[in-house]
Amino acid sequence: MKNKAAFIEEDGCRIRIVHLDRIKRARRDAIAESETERLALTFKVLGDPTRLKIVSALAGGEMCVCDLAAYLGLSESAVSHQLRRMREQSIVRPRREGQVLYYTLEDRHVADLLALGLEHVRE
Amino acid sequence: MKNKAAFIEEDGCRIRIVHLDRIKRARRDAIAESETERLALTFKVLGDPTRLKIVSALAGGEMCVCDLAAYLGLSESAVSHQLRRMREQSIVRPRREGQVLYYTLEDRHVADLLALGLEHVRE
DNA sequence: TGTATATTTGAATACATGTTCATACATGGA
DNA sequence: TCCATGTATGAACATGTATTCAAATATACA
Repeated sequence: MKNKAAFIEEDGCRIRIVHLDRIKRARRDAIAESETERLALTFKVLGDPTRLKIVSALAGGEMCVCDLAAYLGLSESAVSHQLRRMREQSIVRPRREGQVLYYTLEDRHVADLLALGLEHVRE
Repeated sequence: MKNKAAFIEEDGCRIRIVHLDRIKRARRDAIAESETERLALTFKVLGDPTRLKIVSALAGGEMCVCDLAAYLGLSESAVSHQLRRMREQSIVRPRREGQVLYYTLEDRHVADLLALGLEHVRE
């Protein structure tokens, strides 16, 4: 069977299709748009060396903002901005003790993602 | 034991430290810089809804560029640009058959990362 | 209260990224 | 060899992101 291009009409536009069955399957198995968006935000937050270092550091136990700033060699403000983004995507969670905020990884998935990603890049 | 700030000298700069032990541990367990960079690039590539849709679609089997373009409702050029970035991070791999390039996921880690990420956002 | 410390926030800047358009490359068939 | 098709690439523009600085909270302690 040759790969001959077929065509379908959609939204009033003519679209070239090679494998209609595969497109239908992809549509059937598609992840919900809202989940895709949140998933992308999650990966985007992990897609930065500084934030990965934070995740890796917190995988060893909770640390406060100024610990992280000293470890990373960044200003506390810069670290705080990164932590906010990570909080927004439920990557980290703060715990207050007096004036100090200790951060930990939000759940085990985060450390798992780091480990799995490392396996990938080490191949 | 109180959280009293200590100080260390580093690179000629005075840095405030709260938990020196935690910083030392983080340094000891740190991931190599080059691996951190590559890991960040991997997550960055996954941190886009369009590319996640491509990963999700390819998890169901190989598809050609024009299949993906039709499925996503994007130009083949746009899809090709995304596929190049995904190739560069070993997320997908092309297989040529005549004029047609079929793309598949590079390895099982990619689908695993997608599944694990989904678990995270669904909590 | 008032002051010091730890952290957050907002605004501004420089830099990175996504999409589009036009063009180039590669393959297959006439 | 010429043309058509499928895909890739480069440049340009618009948008998004990271960092810095200055200022604002929030807590502890005198």
